[in-house]
Amino acid sequence: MSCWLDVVVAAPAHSAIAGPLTYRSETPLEPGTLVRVPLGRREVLGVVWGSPADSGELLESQTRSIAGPLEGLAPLSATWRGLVSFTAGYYQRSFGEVALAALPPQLRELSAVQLARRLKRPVADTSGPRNTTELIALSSQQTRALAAFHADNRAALLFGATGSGKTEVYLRAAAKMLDENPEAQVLVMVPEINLTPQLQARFEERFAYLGKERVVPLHSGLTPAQRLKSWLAAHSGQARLVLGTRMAVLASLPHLRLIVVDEEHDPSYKQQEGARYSARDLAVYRARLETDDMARAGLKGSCRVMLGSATPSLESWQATVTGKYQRLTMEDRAPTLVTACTSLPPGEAVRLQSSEASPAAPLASVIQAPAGLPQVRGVDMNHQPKHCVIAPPLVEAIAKRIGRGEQSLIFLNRRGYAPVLACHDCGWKSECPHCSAYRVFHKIDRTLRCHHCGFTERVPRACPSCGNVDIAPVGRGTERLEEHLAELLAGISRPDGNPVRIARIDADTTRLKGALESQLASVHSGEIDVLVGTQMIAKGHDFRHITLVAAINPDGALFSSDFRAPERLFGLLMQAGGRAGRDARHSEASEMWVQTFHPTHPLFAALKQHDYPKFAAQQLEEREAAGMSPFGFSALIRAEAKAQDVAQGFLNAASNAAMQAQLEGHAQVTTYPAVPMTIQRVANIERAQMLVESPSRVALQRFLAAWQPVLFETRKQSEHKTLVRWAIDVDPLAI
DNA sequence: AGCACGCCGACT
DNA sequence: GTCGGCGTGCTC
Repeated sequence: MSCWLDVVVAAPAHSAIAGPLTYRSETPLEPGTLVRVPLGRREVLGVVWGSPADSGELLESQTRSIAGPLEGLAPLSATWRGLVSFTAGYYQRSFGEVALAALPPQLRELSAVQLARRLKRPVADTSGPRNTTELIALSSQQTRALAAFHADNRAALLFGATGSGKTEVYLRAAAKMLDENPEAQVLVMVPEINLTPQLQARFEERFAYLGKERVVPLHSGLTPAQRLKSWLAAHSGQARLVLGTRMAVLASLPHLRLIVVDEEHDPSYKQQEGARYSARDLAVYRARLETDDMARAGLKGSCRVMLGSATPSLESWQATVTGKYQRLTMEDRAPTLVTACTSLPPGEAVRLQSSEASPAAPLASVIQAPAGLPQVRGVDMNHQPKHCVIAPPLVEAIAKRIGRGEQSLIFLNRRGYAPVLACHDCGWKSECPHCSAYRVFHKIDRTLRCHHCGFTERVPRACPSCGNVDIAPVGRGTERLEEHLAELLAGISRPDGNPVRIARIDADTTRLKGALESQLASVHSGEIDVLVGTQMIAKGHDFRHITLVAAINPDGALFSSDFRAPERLFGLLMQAGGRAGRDARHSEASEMWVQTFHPTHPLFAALKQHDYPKFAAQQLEEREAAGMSPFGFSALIRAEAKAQDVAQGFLNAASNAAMQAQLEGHAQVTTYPAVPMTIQRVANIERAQMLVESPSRVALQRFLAAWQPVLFETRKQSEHKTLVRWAIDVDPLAI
């Protein structure tokens, strides 16, 4: 006897097959089962979602039979399907798109035989005795934070300065969950792939006693085979701890009991293409969903969530103000333990071993130094020589540090040599022929490169417009800053008498695999005196010998149209400052220099006092007055077409239609006129966007859901035929 | 999204 | 005379 099944497949929300498709099956299959189904002329992977409500409606001849289930794989849980449903609904995507994007791509190509082989490998119980190694004693603030976390079931925001020991808190919280329940799983998320290796080593070491392969990575940098392996380990319950990037929030984790989101403020938690979900927000939702489903199943306990940051997102901070989340504060930087043992590199912290565990440990006397925060020095660029890039006092401060054998870190958020190449005779500028942006001059290979579409050409010998040979770079990127610094510091030598060594780290110098690691190693070893780079060096890297951090030109973010820019700048500067002086011996003398034309801006006053709460209060007041997140809710709808008026016309027509139809929630929703995007044209495609706002999240949700079919109808009208595509971004990071 | 079919320009 | 451009339409 055959039955009918609703199956979701990977089709976009606007493709008319956004909902589940009905197939026939010889055997009934549980919801959550992965199946191969014929779709048009190909066979695709799908997930059984349920049974059709009214199977009589569909003609027998219109239904095709499923090709078969993926044998041996346990169905995806109701909780996981609930998470996918919520994500799809909230972010206005199809179920199938979200579900299939959350599965490892290899699963699709896997034959039944291959899958069986992968699953058959017996799970050896390799767990050993809990190694009693020698953990560093917790500081009192870490102990307090953990106690508060375990005493209160709310989502927690661990607000801890760089170096206050947040990672140890994550480790202890994870250990408690894993030890209390032999099945429990923990998910730890980090913003970037390049932060996982160090953290993975630390987690693997700490949880080695659980057995082999109990800690697995899950991020897009893995090979397809590794990713499949990790995913299967998580799905089968074999993996106890998953360490991953935003994609990991949608992993199948049948016994999830704790989710940690490290650096929760980081913008990379928001997916920027496809389903634009926020992994941090989904983590909070998932913890609640897992807890509810456990209660429903009659299970004791809950799934907890811990967000951590030194500079939290204003959304999470506000949630701790209202009491939705609990706030766990760790204000002090953990004292760095330094041994006087000469065989160790200077400044290298060692783990303090308890005398009980390893009595033979050759420990020399332990010096415990209080680690302070760097002093912030603002440089008023209005009072510096005209057109100077680096203020003379800053140059002097860097030179002094070179003389003392200390390192400096110089930030500039613009890669390349110069952002524009221009002809002073005729006014020609290095515009990209395919985008409404300038191509950046890269001196190293003498190219003009578009950072938006990648279009690259050799630098012309003379002005392409008037033939003048005197074309010159305008402005400054990291490449030129590195060159400029080399000139300014030419006469300075290191304590060993050798000339100063300057290095640069940005997306251009780290393109090759392993390049970042080797460059970071040369910084750690002390080969480099001055490091120039973009914000990529601010994240997570622990440079202990750096005693000076300088931001060359952070003013752009102060008056940006992007309302989150000040928040990001503050976070970046705090984080960068956190890089300085983590070595206890240097912390007293470490400094953070900020060059600005607006020294009286309140952001800098808060920065000087390392006072995030003060800064957050200022920003939240502004946000509340303007009805912006977290006090108001917004979505962006973007359209792409060959012509700007087509893109804008579509958005405006769809908005008018929605308001005329009085869609659900429309009374509480404001749609603004369509405008060209900041970079209006990329790769010869014109882009426009429309802001949709509401003081009510629910009203916005209902409106967007009801709008979807209206958008689809609008697209069908002849005047909008040439539209390329459109997409909705809910809770956008920037407007 | 894929992947067809389908109708107009430069090539062995 | 064919190869191939991407416009249009469909997939349970």
